[in-house]
Amino acid sequence: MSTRGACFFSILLREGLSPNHLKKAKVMFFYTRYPSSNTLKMYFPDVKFNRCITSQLIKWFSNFREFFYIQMEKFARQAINDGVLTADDLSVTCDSELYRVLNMHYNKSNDFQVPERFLEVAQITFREFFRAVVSGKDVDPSWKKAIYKVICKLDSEVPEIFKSKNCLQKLLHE
DNA sequence: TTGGGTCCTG
DNA sequence: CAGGACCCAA
Repeated sequence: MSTRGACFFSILLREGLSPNHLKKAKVMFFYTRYPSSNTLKMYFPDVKFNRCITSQLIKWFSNFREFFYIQMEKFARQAINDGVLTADDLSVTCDSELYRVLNMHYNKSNDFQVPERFLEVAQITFREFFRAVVSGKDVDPSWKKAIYKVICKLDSEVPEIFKSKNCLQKLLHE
């Protein structure tokens, strides 16, 4: 059967990604911002992959990143307006408003323990945006590309538990 | 041609 | 978040 046909039947059979898959993907974002399609296949063993599903998952992460970067830029500009002079004065901790916004987005019910590494990545990104804007690099239409290139190297390994089919329940009840 | 990615919309 | 336009590398 053609891929197109597979996508068609996938819809008829009500197969595909569920709200829980979305929740799981969001939590995974705390570890990886740029997961490869192969990684996704490894971590979603209960999903029958086809082009539609794969691209949808890829799209999810693209949307996650978009939100992430938008917040970073917003807070960076705000910090500048607030008079912050150097990126070193910026930090992202559990008490940060920036962190609160991010957690609200990827972990709304707040039932997942966010990994420490995510705070570091968030802080690095935050400072990266701050420096770029302060130095006026944002005049270049593609100024964000440079930042993306840095952040995409900061992905960490997603815990093994995520490969488990019922990982969501396990993760949230720990 | 494809598969990722980004950007902009709704 | 999903869609669609558009870009780029494989």
